[in-house]
Amino acid sequence: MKKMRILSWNVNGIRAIQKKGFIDWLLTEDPDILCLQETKAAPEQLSEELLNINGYKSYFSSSIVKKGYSGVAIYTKQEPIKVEHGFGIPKFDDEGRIVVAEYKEFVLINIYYPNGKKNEERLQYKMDFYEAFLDYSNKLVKKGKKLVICGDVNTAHKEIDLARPKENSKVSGFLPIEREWLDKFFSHNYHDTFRMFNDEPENYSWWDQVTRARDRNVGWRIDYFFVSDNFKKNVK
DNA sequence: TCCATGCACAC
DNA sequence: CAGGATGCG
DNA sequence: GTGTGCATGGACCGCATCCTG
Repeated sequence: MKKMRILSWNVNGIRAIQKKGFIDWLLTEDPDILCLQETKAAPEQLSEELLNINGYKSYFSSSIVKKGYSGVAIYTKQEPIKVEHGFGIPKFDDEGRIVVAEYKEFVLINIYYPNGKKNEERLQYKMDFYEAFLDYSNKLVKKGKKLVICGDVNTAHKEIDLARPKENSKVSGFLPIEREWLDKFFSHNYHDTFRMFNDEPENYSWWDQVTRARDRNVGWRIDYFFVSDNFKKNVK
């Protein structure tokens, strides 16, 4: 299989980053596949330039329950065999959190997992989403598919994965139940690809912008690339 | 996230 | 239609 | 009285949308 480079980015508004030079950035960075989360836009709100970037096919999934909310996208050089927009469960598909692109060599799953901070209901929704996702991915593996899963998981797994573990042990994003679900997920033979190559602390993917936490690297590692066991050997 | 505040406790 | 308020993260 | 630990509350930024005048 030829070498491919896949990137993942929670953009917090694709129209906002377009104004800050996103298209030039993508053409310079030149990945084979780019996965975006929190695009906060429906395709019909997007400009022609954003829909058709030179050399890429694009696929969007957007929320049908709330305008300007959630949303994910894939930009891909190679056209997938098939693209889907959910697990087949309306409750989880309707917020525009899922894009699945099937290629000959693997299935790419780009997900913006729910945030559980708002209230108890949303935390439960997040946990239910996790379970539905695990069901979905396990079924694909059982069918012999090789999975590459990426996105904003909204949970740090271990103490090493955030700067303030003690202070956040009762905050959604580092709750015992959320961390235990990740334990369970990995016990089904999926791998956290970053940790295949790096076991150092202070490697984060998200920082609170309210407190300018990035300046001090007070962050969390909540964005991941996972692979199923049958694809592990392909990860470089 | 960080700071201020209030409260309980130990020494 | 600019600007403030709100929802969400 | 002073130190430490824990709990609570408020300000804080950015994007997109909605409301108001």
